[in-house]
Amino acid sequence: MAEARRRRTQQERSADTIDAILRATIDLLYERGFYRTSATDIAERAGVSRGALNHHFASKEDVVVSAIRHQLQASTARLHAMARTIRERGGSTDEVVDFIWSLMTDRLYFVTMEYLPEVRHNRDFKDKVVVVVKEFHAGLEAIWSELAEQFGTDAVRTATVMNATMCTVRGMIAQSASKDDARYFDDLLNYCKEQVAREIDRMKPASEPSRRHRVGGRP
Amino acid sequence: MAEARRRRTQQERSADTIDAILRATIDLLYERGFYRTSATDIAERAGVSRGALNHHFASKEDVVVSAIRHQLQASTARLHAMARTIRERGGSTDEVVDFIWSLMTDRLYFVTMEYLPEVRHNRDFKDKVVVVVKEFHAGLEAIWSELAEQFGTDAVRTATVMNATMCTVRGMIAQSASKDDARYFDDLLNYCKEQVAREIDRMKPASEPSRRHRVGGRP
DNA sequence: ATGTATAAACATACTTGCATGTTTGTTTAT
DNA sequence: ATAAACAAACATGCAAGTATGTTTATACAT
Repeated sequence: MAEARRRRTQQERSADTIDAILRATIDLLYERGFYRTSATDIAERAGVSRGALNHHFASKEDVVVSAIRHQLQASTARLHAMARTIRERGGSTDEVVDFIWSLMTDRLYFVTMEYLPEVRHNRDFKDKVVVVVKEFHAGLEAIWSELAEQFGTDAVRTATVMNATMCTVRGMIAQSASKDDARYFDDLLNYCKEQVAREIDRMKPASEPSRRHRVGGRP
Repeated sequence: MAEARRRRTQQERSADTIDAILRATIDLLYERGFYRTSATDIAERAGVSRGALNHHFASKEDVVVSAIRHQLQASTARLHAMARTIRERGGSTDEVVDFIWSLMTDRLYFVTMEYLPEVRHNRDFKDKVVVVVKEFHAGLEAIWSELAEQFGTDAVRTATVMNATMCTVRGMIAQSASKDDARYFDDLLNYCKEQVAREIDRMKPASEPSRRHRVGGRP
């Protein structure tokens, strides 16, 4: 039983509508993909009219760019929270890799795969997307740097290790679109964890004991 | 001055037409992407009529699947040739990684990225693509096995290392769509080479000298 | 060998359907 | 009252598949 909608300010109405549109856009990018989603689909899913959508966004392109920014900012926030948790309560490199995996498989990279072709072939779209992606990458760098400080490892090398891990996870998720083999991907994720743990260990003074399974944190 | 076309058999005519269509399809998947390429575009690029295309293929979907099979089979052949060269003349793990990179960046993975969304959202298409992708993966397994034999390393572990490398390269190429930074990707590719070299070395008897920079081959 | 029937190979034109952006009209807040 | 927010209907364009017509090769009979 939906109660009669209370009076909202224009700002609130706009914000609610835009939020619904951005959520619907991410949902549909994930479920149907960029090219199989029409502006009409987005409006329907968001529960607004085609006119409302075109009132707030000039084109489908702009809706999607805003939705991507929305999702990437949320992901950056989750990454910062992860780094903060490790700083305050400690954590293993395995946990970092698991976190990256869960973040990327939680729609983030599936959505990315959907708009990558448009990035490759639509210059205007690319120019807009690159702006928000750069913000995301800057966030990543900051987080790798924070982790390096926490692990007591070289920042540059740590960033390389983490960026490589990100790329491997990207490749795995992409491959999972056409390959259904949980064991295969389990093996690869474990391999990722081994590599990260080994690299992080190697960077520490030889005298220190291995800290793979719990690093840092306040005692 | 094109001389008057000589009389060809029906088989020759068909084969030539189909070949032109498949080449044009790969070209356009690379240049414009799956969703931005129409059947009309393919026919034009191939220099045949829309009718000819629809005579040989029931749908755009089928054209693309055939083109993918075409490209993956060519890639498998190149991989076998690489493995054969290493068997006969030797080669380093660095060279293997470089070969994988050149193979994947030589349109193979760019084309893959273009049709992945269709794989995710079109069941019929996925079922057809999975068949040809499985053939490719079987080829890969055979080649990793051949490399393991050549390097004298454990076959299962070597496959894991190589599959992880493939995934990392996939992720790098995908990221290159929105990130233009040669140094960044150079670093990551070098990191890949380090990991592969270290893993291969670790698998060998401790007494043997490092063979990273030239392994196997007939003396 | 030559002409003819037949089918494969190819070409052109058409039909249907949907996506996008726009325009015009209505409701809601200030 | 005025403008923002929203809704509905419209116009244009193109893609996919189809249907129908034309050319080219081949099998067969004479």
